[in-house]
Amino acid sequence: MEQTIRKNTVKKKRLGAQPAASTVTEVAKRAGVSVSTVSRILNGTARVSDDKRRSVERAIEDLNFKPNVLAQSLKSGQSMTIGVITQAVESPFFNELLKGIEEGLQGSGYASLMASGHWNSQSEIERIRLLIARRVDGIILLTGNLNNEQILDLASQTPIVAVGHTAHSDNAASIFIDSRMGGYLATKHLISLGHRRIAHIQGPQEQHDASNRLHGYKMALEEAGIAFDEDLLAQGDFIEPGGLMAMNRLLDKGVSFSAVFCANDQTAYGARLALYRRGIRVPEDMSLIGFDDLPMSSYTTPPLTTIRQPVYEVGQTAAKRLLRLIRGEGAESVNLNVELVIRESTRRLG
Amino acid sequence: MEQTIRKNTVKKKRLGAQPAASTVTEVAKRAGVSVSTVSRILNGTARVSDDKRRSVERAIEDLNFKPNVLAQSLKSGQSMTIGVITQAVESPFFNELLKGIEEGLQGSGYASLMASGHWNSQSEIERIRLLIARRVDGIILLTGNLNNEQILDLASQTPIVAVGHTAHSDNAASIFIDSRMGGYLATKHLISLGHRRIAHIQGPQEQHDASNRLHGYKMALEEAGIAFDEDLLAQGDFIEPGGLMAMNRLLDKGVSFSAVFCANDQTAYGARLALYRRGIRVPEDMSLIGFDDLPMSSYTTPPLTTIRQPVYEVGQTAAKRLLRLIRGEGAESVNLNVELVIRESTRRLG
DNA sequence: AAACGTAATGAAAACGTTTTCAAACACAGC
DNA sequence: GCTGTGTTTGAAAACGTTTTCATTACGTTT
Repeated sequence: MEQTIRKNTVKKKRLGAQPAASTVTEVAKRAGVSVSTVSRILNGTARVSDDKRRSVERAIEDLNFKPNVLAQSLKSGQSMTIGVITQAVESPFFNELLKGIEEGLQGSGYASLMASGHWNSQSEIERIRLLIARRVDGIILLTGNLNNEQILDLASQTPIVAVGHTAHSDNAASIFIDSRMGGYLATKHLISLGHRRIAHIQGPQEQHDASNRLHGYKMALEEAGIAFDEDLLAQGDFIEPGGLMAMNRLLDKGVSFSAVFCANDQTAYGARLALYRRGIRVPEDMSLIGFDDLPMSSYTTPPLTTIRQPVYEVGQTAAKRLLRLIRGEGAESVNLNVELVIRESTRRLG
Repeated sequence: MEQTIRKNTVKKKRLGAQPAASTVTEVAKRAGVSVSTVSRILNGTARVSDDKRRSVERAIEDLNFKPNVLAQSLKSGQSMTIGVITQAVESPFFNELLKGIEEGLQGSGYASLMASGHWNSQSEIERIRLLIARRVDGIILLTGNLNNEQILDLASQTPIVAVGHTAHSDNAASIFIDSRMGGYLATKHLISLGHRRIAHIQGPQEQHDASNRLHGYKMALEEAGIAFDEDLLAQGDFIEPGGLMAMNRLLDKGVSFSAVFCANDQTAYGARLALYRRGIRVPEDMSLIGFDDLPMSSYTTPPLTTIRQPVYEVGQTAAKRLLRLIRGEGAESVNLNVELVIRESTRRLG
């Protein structure tokens, strides 16, 4: 894999190349004023005579002085940094959230420190502790396996906005998305198209979102008077390979069904491939519906019918609320609705 | 969209909930020793008698003391943070890189600050300056539109590892991927399958990767004695919508062709949809090849033949090299090779 | 001319660490 | 009992800011 290698000369003194960063003291000296005066000019925190201002400004220019944020943070107790706990950096779902957060933080002066929890509550807590140790001013928690008690406990140390949770206190706000309703809507859509034998590929059982979607699926069946059939349930893992294998298992079982509700879009992509491999056409022979409305779902063949979560907006909202929490303005928790988007992977039976 | 809202009581004193973080001074006081002793125990930097050690450890336990990283950073001049400049958080390509970086940073004690350049050299420089102002210990630059001179200039202020560039100095290393070779391999593959009329949907012209891939395409054509035909070139934008529209334009032109080399996988996804819409089958009627080998490309219908870049490994390598650069150990620049992965979207003509 | 208010400025303390330096102490050897 | 050696320890300085407090200078009022 390696083609060409150019080797650097090893440097002994690592700071050799960098021009030593200048300090407020040097600026003061060069301008012939006290450090207090420099600071006042920097922050506009008091008036200072025009001639001093000018000479200080020149000194700043000359030395290319930039205040040391670390020192400012130490003094002020604010790091101007927030922590973000994601579960899987490589997942399109989380990235859409991150994009929203970035946008929500725009122009606030805050930067974000990223860490992955990998769907593991132990590792989540560990990462959060790490972020707190770094003195982040607040944390955005993107789903995960923590329970409300744990979240509120952590929130006693730093403000938290938790996406996909319902924890709520003075120092914690949540943004909850109604997965159960989503599962219900997805299944109901299939039923309304005349399907009666509807399979479900579920997500990891320990995740709330997964069990809520399953619950919604059952609700819709029950409402339509269709008995829940254990044989039509297959276990997925929220990513493509699981969807592929689950669909294969379903097909191999020999039970008949005409539609599948997949716990998320990535699962549906996997299931789609399994069908393609067997020459089962979508939507002619089998209807397929996902959950999330990832950007890619508009571009699958055929484009995927799915349940849309306002992912981007959620990220944005989370960031905004965290800023409010940090400013001590309190924040509301909010439940967001989910919406059916009909594309071309579902079709009337018959 | 908003369903339920619970409002927080507005807090006046924002720190109300947090137990005031304890300091090394308090620990010292409680343990009846000096702060120096506490520090020594914390860092194992000198021996201290067993009884003092025990009482200090108890005090730390009692007060739940965690050293303030900000203060440590100020003292040491190391923020234990690196900056990462990505171009688009929401892109699967960049996320694969980020995943690699996260993995490469594992256990190093470094955390990463994220910022997006949005393919805009001005905004890239601005973000980098911001990161430098925050005293990051180094920066990983993921592609982008900066030229080598600009990169080397920035590298005089902080160590930089630049992915997709060739800048190299004592304080900068690059990881370069041979896009031209990739374009060549992709086109050659199509030629070897008997295709002669091969279209290309190119990426944004100002990006090196895009023009290199185009260059490789032309090289392969020339080698095979096929004249380059301007009519078979269409402009894309590295994302799906551009691929869709470009393919439509190509088709509408009425020129005939049997294969398309797309500048990246996302472009291929878009092109695929355009073909689907017109009932043109892949690969029976049209061969399609992409570039990147995104995770999704194994799951499209049909799975996409593409040029694989070792994206994840690149991220990992970038992180590792940056750590070396930071430690002043120097670092090598490296060119990585690219590889053809044949799936089911290309087929022998005839 | 004395008294006073106001505006501009600087010295010093503070944020929470780490590290240098010197002092205190213990113990052995003479 | 004195010197020397080595180990533990604490005081204080330093990192680069911001902010409090006191001082100076100046113009105004009586």
